[in-house]
Amino acid sequence: MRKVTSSDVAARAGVSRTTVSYVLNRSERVNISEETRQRVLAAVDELGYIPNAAAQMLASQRSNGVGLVYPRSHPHLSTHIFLLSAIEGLKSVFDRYGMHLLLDAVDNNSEDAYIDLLAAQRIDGLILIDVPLNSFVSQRLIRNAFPVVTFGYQYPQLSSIDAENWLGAKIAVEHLLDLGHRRIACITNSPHFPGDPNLRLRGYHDALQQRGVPANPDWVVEGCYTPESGYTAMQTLLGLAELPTAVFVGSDVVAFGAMTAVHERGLSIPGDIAFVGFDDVPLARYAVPPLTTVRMPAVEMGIRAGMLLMERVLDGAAPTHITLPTELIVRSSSCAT
Amino acid sequence: MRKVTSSDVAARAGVSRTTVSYVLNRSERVNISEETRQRVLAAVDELGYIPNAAAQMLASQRSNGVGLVYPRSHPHLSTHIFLLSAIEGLKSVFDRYGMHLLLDAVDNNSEDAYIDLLAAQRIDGLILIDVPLNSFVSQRLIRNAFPVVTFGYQYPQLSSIDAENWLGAKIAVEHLLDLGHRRIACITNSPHFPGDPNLRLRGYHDALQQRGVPANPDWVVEGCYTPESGYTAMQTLLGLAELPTAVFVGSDVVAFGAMTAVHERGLSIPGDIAFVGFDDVPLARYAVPPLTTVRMPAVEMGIRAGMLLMERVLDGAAPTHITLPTELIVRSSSCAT
DNA sequence: CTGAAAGCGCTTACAG
DNA sequence: CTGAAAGCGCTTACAG
Repeated sequence: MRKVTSSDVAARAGVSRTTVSYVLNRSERVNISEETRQRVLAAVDELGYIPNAAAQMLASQRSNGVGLVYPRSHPHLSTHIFLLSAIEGLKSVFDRYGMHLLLDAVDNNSEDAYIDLLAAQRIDGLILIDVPLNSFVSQRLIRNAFPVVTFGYQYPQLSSIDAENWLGAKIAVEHLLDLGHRRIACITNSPHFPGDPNLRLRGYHDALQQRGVPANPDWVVEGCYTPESGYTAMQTLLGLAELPTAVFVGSDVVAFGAMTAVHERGLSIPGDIAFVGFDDVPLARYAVPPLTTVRMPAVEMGIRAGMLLMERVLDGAAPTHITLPTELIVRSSSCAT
Repeated sequence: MRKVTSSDVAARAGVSRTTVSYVLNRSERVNISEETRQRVLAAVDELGYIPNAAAQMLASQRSNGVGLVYPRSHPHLSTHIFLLSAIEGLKSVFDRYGMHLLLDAVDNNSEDAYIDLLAAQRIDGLILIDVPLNSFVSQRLIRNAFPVVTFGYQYPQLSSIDAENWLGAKIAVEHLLDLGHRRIACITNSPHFPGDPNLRLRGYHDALQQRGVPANPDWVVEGCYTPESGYTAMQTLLGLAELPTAVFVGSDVVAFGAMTAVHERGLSIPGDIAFVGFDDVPLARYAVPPLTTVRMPAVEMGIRAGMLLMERVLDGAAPTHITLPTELIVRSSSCAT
């Protein structure tokens, strides 16, 4: 049960290990006679030779690994659904290049353990999904010209990918305005913290402002990723003297909780209160009633992010920011059909 | 920006690289004077030394990597929610041992590409979530005594983890029987295929049989992972001359679709038709009405699977099967409260 | 308790 | 077009 090495292949093909390596790795740069090539390939096949990853990494100074970092802490369900779709896109690109994905969850307040992956040279690139970077770490990444693509946050000299959160939210709220609503509340997806751009909330405000509809601070309530938080936030809104007639919720998952609060109160959706969510999670159209929402192009974002990273790993391309369009999906939670 | 190596540490601490390696790796086996230890540790710290992973892998013949394989193909939403919870559990174990998780999605009909990870010695162990193993691959894994833990399928000489699917389903259906239902339908989570034990469906049948309630073949309809499939399956049931008064659905996600079909038909839940799902996905209690279901202990399964794998990697422990309990969560889709 | 040296299995200038 | 040889940065018997 001995492992087969490149020496075995070389012996069988009657060439040196050098030639085996050339045939396997750089068909373009070095000219190998077609006959030798075939002989080597045949030997590889017959022996079932797979190069030892560690030896390759050590000699070539490339790991063919990409670190994927995401937040561990909160029960960030929609982020997680998003995560798997993004991974699907990322993998479709990485598979073509023989890159492997290493998963690393981080706590919000952790020691950035993923940096060790980089220091150990276990990865050639980094994908950060919804994790903020402190300036110490980002400086280090920039200084080393280490390939990075971020989702959800944006940094000056690092590549990033995002969806049109601001525009998507603005269009969602304009949809409600077009339906005649003037008392429109907002439940955010996440609590506000310094440095958080919260583009969805800004889209909400800007839509109201552009249409000259006065904003009511009481009608903006914080959610925190979970349906539970949406339920609580909606109860706050339902306790107000003047009820909103529509609610824009920063994520579908939070909207599920908010809608439950409305049902329990005996009010009807969209008759008494209309709803628009954000994300288009797979269950959104099976909410009661089906939830109008803004679709995030998660798989596409993964694909583009993967390409961005590979261009940087392979060709040293410059850092680039890409923003992908979102799309309003109208269902019956905003207007009876 | 030169990488710091163990030579640098050795020089700084005034010892050999051997000693550096001993201090870092086998505190128990070799006795190093406390003073030397401290000197080495200080040098490591001051230099920010992180051992090169490739060199370590090559020299030690251990990769500290674990492959996590899951099915790519179908839009297996509840599997995916399950997947992330399982990963949470797995990582909590692997983090303690410095093991890294490599993600690999496979197509149902693919070439088992993950086997190359093993051949390249990039991983020391394998976790298979809901992917069946053909006998060629399983024989190879067994022959090499390669550490493997499977979820969802079980093989003679490989470790596996599972939940009480049969018992959970049986208890769910007994819950409906206890409520007085006799016309109980079942929508499965997945289409039947050869070799699929489908324990949830068996639990359904066995509950009926033990209570002497006749089974009606028309009342068993196949779902296929998605809410869409549940919607379609429910429409089939609603087209029958004699309607069931309760439905046991093999997964919550499928149940969401089925419940939507019932609402559209203008029937009430649980008044006209009661529902019980399976999985307890995070949105289950925000279904309308909140969905009675059977909870899968996903995180716990991940933890136990991780421990099973590590015992095998580290101590060569024998293959073991573990089954974890499920729990009925009663909400109002089965009985008005 | 500590060090010199071989070896892990590749890649890649450098010669020829 | 092909090969001999150095080197990647660790670990680990083996001596002492």
